[in-house]
Amino acid sequence: MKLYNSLSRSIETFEPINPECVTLYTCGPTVYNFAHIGNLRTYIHEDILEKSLTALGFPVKRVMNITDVGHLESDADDGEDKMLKGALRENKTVWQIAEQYTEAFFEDCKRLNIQKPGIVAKATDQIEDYIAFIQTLETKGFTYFVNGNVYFDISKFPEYTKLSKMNLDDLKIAHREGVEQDTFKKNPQDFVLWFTKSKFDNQAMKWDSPWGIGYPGWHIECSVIALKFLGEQIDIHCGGVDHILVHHTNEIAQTESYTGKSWVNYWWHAEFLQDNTGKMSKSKGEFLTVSLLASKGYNPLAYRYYVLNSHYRKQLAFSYDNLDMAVTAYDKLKKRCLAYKQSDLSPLTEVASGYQNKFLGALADDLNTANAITVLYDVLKSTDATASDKLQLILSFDRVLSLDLLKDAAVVIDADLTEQVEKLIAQRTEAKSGKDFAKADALREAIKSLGVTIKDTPQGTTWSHE
RNA sequence: GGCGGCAUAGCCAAGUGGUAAGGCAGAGGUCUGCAAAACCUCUAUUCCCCAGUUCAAAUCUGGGUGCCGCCUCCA
Repeated sequence: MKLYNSLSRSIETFEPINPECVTLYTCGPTVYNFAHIGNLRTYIHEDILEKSLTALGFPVKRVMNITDVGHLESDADDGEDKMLKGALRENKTVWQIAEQYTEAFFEDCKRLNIQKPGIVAKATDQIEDYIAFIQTLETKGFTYFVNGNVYFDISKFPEYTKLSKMNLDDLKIAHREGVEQDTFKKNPQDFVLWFTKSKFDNQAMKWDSPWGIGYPGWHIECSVIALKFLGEQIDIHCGGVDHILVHHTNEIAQTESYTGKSWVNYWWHAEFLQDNTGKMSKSKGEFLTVSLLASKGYNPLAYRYYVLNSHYRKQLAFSYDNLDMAVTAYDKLKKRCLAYKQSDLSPLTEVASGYQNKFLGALADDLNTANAITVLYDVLKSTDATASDKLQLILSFDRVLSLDLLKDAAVVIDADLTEQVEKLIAQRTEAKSGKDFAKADALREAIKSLGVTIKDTPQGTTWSHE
């Protein structure tokens, strides 16, 4: 298995700490709104990572956090707490908002066939652990307290830039519009571990702590949850590319200061989905959710197919034209797979294991899903693989791809429609035998308007509902 | 200003030293009253531009150009 490691900026052979149990930490969503399909792109690829590891013989223990505690800033808001903002918008409590959107997130995942991580941990369930963690850092001398907040002092951690490889002097401070510089910090990159004094007095979630009533800083949750469930050293940590410079950099600083050990062996980062305005976000352009796509008649799995046709480390452009192409390709692919559904099973031939190895090889090559899909096309086109081989290979490939390649569309057709269609087909057949083709064509149009496609075969006319 | 990424056919997209995968769209064919579906065949002398290294470059090096992302909590 080869994986790109952001830490070394190169592709490395994956060597787990314990091959019997690969530890995988994946940054989860902030649950103040629906996830858009750009967010979900990362989760689709993380799902592929987990399933590929499993397919390659590395059992995985995976943890994901749910950020359900106050986060300042957003794509384009003006510095309000995101959770609170969501709550005010919908006239609910922050707790209700968190619960509602956590549920929505996993519902979206389900529709995209993204497997739920073995361990899902809510940020607000670990408050005691954060406090203990910060106290240890405090004892070890990595923190300072000023103006009501506990800060991490990055000058105490010399390897601070080892992931981002940035020169701190060159960073622009408060570069983004609406961000103010915190003048209490010793170093511009110091970050808060515990807030008791926020610039927002209406922060809704608060807990008691040795430093006063307040709430945890953001980076703390991933460090603590990873430590708690996966131990002091882990194999892979995933997230979006945007997290390299700040979030993951800070996680490393606090975690390694806490344990005194090197923490993550492989840093894995997914690139962004772009729309015509640039990076997809919740605040500009169309807010594209799985539900929105579904309401327009798009199968969520066609989007998954679209995503898997490109590489996780490359930006991907979204457009409806591209999605339409993916839909056509996906439907055709699925139809070709379904043709083998009823095949009798017999032991795999040697040819089949060749395809199997090629498929796994593509995934082992830094998750080259586009090439993995190409192997599937090769299988379907193959003249030397048997129908039994093909069926088994499709089943096997789909355990990783998760495109429901052999699942029939569950179309509910009511009896009235059936009767109506059968009647029209009978009339058309009669018209055809009477060589009244004009009438036959008119009848076909009528049938089409019911959302039904017909097909003339030597055995008669068959039909299917869209 | 700093850092990182990307540029391959009409479109999407693999390929990172050995002579351009795959998909969508398009063309032709088999089949068909016509369609649809299915299957078969075809569709980039060339990989943003210019130099260089090499027997050999889309792939390596240097220099341009263009696009995108990040720089205090967005996947």
